Amino acid sequence: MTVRTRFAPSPTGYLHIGGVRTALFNWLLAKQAGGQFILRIDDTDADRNVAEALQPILDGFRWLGIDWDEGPEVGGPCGPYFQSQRGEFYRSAAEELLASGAAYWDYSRPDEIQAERAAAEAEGKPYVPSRRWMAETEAERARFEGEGRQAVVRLKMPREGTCAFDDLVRGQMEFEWEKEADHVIQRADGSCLYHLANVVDDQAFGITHVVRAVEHLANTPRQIFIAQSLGYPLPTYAHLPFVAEPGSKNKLSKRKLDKYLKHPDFKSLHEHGEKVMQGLGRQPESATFNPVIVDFYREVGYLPEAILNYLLLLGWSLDDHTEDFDRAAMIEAFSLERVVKAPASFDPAKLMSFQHRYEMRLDLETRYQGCRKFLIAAGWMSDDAAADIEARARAVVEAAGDRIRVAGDVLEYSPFFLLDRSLEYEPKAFKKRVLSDAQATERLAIFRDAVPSLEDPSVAGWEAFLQSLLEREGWSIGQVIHALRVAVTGSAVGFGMYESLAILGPEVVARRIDETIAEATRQQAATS
RNA sequence: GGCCCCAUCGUCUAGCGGUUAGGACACCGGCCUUUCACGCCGGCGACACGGGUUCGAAUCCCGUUGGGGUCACCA
Repeated sequence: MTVRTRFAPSPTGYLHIGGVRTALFNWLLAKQAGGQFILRIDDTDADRNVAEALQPILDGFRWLGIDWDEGPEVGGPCGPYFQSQRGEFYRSAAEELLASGAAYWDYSRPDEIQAERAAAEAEGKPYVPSRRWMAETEAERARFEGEGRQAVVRLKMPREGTCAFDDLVRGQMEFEWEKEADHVIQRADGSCLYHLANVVDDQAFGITHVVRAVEHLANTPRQIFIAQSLGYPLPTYAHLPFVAEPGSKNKLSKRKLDKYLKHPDFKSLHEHGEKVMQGLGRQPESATFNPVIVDFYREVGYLPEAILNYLLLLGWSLDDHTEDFDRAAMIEAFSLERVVKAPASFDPAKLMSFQHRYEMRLDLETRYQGCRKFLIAAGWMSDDAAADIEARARAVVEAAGDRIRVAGDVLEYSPFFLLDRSLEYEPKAFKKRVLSDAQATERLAIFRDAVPSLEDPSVAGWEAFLQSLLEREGWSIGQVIHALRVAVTGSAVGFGMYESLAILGPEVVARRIDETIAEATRQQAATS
């Protein structure tokens, strides 16, 4: 039998990182079995559907490389893949359920059901519907309707025995039927609800493995009841633990950003992203610029492979040492049997570590192309930039090396791109390396005066130039290099000094030293 | 509250009766070094608790505690 799995997002506008993991596991399962992964859109609740809310989800999956064999935009033999377009199937299933006695017309009003429920809860007893407003004959229906009541369709759940099924992650599960309430499957307006739609579609799409988050575990008995009443074969179930908040076991929610920002690692991941946005000169989209949502990572320049690898290991492991999985390795190695039962909390620091590792594995040209997009988006270079501009940008990426953990980090190096703009000095660095060192400006001036004599503007040339200057003046390298770095980049930290000088070129170097000396003079005058 | 689930370092995990309880991330030291970063070396650090079963429990059973999920005319 061909393995067919599915992921069924609601069009909420955002792709949740936990949802991605669920989708990934489904995708992996289908791929490794040579089966199909299907995307179905669960939009049975018309009230909750936001216009344009599907695109970000589809874009997110595409970006991650989680492709679907059937679903929106690609179609397939079982379409339509939108539940909102499949109402007729659900209604006929509801009719069948009604006809066989597995469901009934219920004329209760919401407040009446609520009262029953509240009474049961007050007594500490499980809620068992009284079925007082159940109508099973036309006469009964007419009587209730005469009272001006409207009907929903409810499942007539068994009141004895148990529902047992095997869960590939959790093992043998057993629920007592009598603890199950009579769930509504069709609204008063005739539209159908999730549980019915879900079961009907899984059957219609030939889904063999239902792999979903554990919050659906409690829903399974009623879905099994529907499937069995309709004479469907049961799929294999597997309920995945949810992804928890950093440092806690609560389900990760996209609505609790403020809370998560109190977690140091989460905070620094978020701030890192904000810094990239700042470099782009863009105000982050407040609704989606959230590490819980996939868009965040795409905007900051993360690599999909890194995110997938991290997510794979969040609640799953192959053994005690294998950490690196590319797509092929994941597909090969994945198994539901090794999914951990306990929820796993999202660890921002570890995600970053994977990202960094994957970024470092890229060859220079690939890394450069990733960074280039950000340089263009920031307006620091144009798509058709001159060869020397491209060369300089490439040199920055190469010199920055492992300091660029995420493509967007290239925007940290504005002093190498915005050559005409005057530097903003880091106050502390300027003070420590320029102001508080009595001879710093003196040495800078000597260095600057020597610049016109530079013969070779290459990295090696600058090194030779500085070395001979050190020899001539009797300085140690530490006596000049720190102030020099601040003078030409504005910062006390950065990549190699000679690379920095070579990228900037003698003219910019000389000008910036002049400006630094002037700034130091100005500040000294202001304080004395 | 009813029902259900879960429980190994701070975090992700390995472990499926006998291990000095292993690895990764983070953290802390040191080395390297023109700064930062990388890298390398080292360190800190866990079986929630109580009963059983057993010659022997992180591993099996029961209970306690703790944490979580779910109880819609949402999905």
